[in-house]
Amino acid sequence: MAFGKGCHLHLIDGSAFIFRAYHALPPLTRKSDGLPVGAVAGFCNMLLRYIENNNGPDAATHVAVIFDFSSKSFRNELYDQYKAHRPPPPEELVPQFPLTREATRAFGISCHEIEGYEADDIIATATCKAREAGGRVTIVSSDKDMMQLVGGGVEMLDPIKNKRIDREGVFEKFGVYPERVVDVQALMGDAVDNVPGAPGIGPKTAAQLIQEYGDLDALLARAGEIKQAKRRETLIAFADQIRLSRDLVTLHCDMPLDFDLDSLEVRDPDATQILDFLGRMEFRTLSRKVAQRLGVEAPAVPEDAGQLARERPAPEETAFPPIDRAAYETVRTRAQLDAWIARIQEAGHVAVDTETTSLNEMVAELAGISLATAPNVACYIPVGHRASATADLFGGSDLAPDQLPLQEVLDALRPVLEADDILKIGQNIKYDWKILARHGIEVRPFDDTMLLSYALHGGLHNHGMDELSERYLSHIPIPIKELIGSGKSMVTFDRVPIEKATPYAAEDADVTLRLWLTLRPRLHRVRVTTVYETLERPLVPVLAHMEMAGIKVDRDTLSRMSGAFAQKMAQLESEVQEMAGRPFNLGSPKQLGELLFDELKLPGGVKGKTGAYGTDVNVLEDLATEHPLPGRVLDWRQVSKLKSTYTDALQQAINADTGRVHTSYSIAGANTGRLASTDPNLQNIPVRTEEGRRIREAFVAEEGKVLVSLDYSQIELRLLAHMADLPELKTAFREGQDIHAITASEMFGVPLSEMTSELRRRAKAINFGIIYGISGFGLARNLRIPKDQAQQFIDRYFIKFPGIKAYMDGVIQGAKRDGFVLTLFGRKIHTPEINAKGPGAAFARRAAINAPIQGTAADIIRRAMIRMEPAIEGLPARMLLQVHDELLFEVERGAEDALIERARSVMVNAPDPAVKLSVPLEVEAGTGQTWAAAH
DNA sequence: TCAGTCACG
DNA sequence: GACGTACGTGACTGAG
Repeated sequence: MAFGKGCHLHLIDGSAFIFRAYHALPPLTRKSDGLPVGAVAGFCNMLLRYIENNNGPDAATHVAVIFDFSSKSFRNELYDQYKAHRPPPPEELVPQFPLTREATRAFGISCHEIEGYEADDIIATATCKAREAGGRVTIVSSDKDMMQLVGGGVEMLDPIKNKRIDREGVFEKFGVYPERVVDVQALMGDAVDNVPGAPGIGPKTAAQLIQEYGDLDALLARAGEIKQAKRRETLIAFADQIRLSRDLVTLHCDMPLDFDLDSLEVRDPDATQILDFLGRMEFRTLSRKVAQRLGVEAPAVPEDAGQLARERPAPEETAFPPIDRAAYETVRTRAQLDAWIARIQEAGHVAVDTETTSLNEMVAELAGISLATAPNVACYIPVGHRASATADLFGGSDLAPDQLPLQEVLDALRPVLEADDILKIGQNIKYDWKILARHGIEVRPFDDTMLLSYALHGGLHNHGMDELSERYLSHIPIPIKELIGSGKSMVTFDRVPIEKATPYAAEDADVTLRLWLTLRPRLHRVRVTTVYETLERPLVPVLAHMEMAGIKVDRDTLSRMSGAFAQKMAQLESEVQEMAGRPFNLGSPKQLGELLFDELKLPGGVKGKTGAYGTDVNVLEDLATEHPLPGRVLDWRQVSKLKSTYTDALQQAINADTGRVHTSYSIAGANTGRLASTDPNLQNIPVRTEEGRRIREAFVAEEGKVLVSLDYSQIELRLLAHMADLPELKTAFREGQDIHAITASEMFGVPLSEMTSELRRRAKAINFGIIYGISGFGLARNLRIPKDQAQQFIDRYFIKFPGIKAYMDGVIQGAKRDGFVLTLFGRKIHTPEINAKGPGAAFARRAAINAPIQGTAADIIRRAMIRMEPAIEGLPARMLLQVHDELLFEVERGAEDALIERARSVMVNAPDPAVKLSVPLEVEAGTGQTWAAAH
């Protein structure tokens, strides 16, 4: 059919589809050869959805998908900086470009691209032709550059919101009608495409100016009449740049097209063709979907390469049989055990999971061990299950019958668990490593599925087994609650009947093995192998050693402090209640808020989203000028915190056997690569207040030993200076100057000799603020100064240190483009919320700015820790704790200087040879009998 | 189990 | 131009 009146042409912006598909979906690869196909899968889904929705009054009679030929176009000849900041497409995406063309054709839709032109120009030209021929046009795209084409039968369709945009829609967006859109765009510029525009003029001002003056030429001609001085000068000074910007954003309607509209007529999809393509891509789910829609039988696609449910971004390389718990074996005889050992030696790898009586590895007793060598090939070896479900009158009970003796099992498994040529696979293997280490077995070599996931998907989701199983295997393992219960009635695993324990425990090993089969092949494709191999895996034994070493904590010191705190609390409590005129619970923010703001009618009560008054330290400090009560409450809170969280809880945490406190570090807990310390958290022992710091006096060295603390000085600021390229700060660090004073001097133009502590304090707050993704509001609150003044400081900082702005923009741009940011060592930190709408995006932006800095610092100390053990070998010293930028050691008295020398060298040189920093790292050292003295 | 608070880097 | 605001953690408490 010839295109003309009554026809309706749909032009789909194919490149936008591809990028959206790429970013919206998790990485996906073709099972048979590892070809990345995630974007292709997403693209096909979008095409399918488009076809399904293509009916009703706006249905197409003609349709084409238009692609960009390459990133270079004639616009680069107009302006060599056009799209200059745009990085090359991600490597995984490149091979998918031709596949999306193939997909389009398979779906029976024409596709076109022309060298030297952007898709936008082809769409513009086709649109003009269609309009001239008297037909309608729908441009399927959310690109605002295309809005200039709307009108006269041309509309846009935003495929994300499924919303049509007409002339009024354009006016809503730009404040002008389509014919003036280029004028507005010329003024506002476009950071993404690097269209310069007019500096300092944004969308609102641009629209207002064009509305007022009619069009851009009139505006530029009459620029001298503008009242605002700055605006007037900008428009005069940058007139040429603005005209150039208009040329850049104006789409061309006169391109030579190598196709005519008639050829774009909608065709019925050819099932064979589509299914053939989807089959080659190994998209099983999509094939099924298409077959169903077209009413043909679904072809047999061997592997599911594209489970596309967003909630369950699925097992693309997993053609695993469903979990079959009935297939699991309970190993009760020596013959069975030997058969498993043979099977493991045959396979060369085995997933291992230990079941114990406690989450605390230092006290946990082994109940059993499960193994898996292949999907559904798994067993459970009970070794410590009890005969009765509950303890008998004497507090114990006998072992259940038909279990191999613990020691026999361990002796039989030891050669396997320590064999160089058998890979042991665990989920959070540090746990099992420690359990087995307590029985004299050193597990190696090993892989850890939790750490694989952390290296691959840090920031996207958590890395616990249940979550990984659901996400990557579409399988929900048996919840532990079903076996041991919860709360008061919870029992230990050794009380679980073996018949119930086997399916649970063997399933854990099975799932772990399947996760390994799924995740391990992705490492190198996503280029995080080095991260996993140098920053994650080697840390496991290092942390295990530290955790098992523990740190000596003096119970008497804590106990005495607890008593003193209790007295003080009681005194403060009666004081406060006297002031209040009635008793109330000081620990209840709700009661306190009501007292302060409803009863005492103090000013400034602000209710949060739950309807409760805020009563945090900032609020109470402000109120302290009005009334004596809030200050006393703050005192009470401080003491209460110290007592409950530290002096009391720490005593509970002292291990009865070792007399020491053994924390547990989570390697994959923090998004940035930092460790987290739990049970108890030894990374937040007080230090900032005099009173709190005394808690550290309870952390002591053994008799004849001392504690040594080494900490990186200003590591994050140093990294900022390096990464954002701030010459003044780099020099200051090289010369060992006072960094905050230098900052203040640069910012406020005050010579160092005249520096005041107030200016320095402000500069310091700004320096930290920068690392956190500063905002005027945040700085204002921190410094307790007006917001506009805080904003002025920030502006001045940006002007004085232009590298900062460039760094931040670069990070944000990268995060938006890739969905992740990188540390200097290649750790990926995903930022899934970065393109979100609403306040979530602001959060994500600040997190994205902070992540490379905090993450690089975390990587550096990880490298130092991994190298520390060999470096201090031979010294009577061991590493006990890590507190983000500090390492705490225990060393025999007399050897502390040797330790400091070696440890400092390791820490200072930790980035070598992977990264060469342009600032030196410095490490401060201290020694003492207690942590308070050493720090 | 959640929200509020506060300890650390 | 509005909206909520420093980044990253874990533990304890009250309250539902």
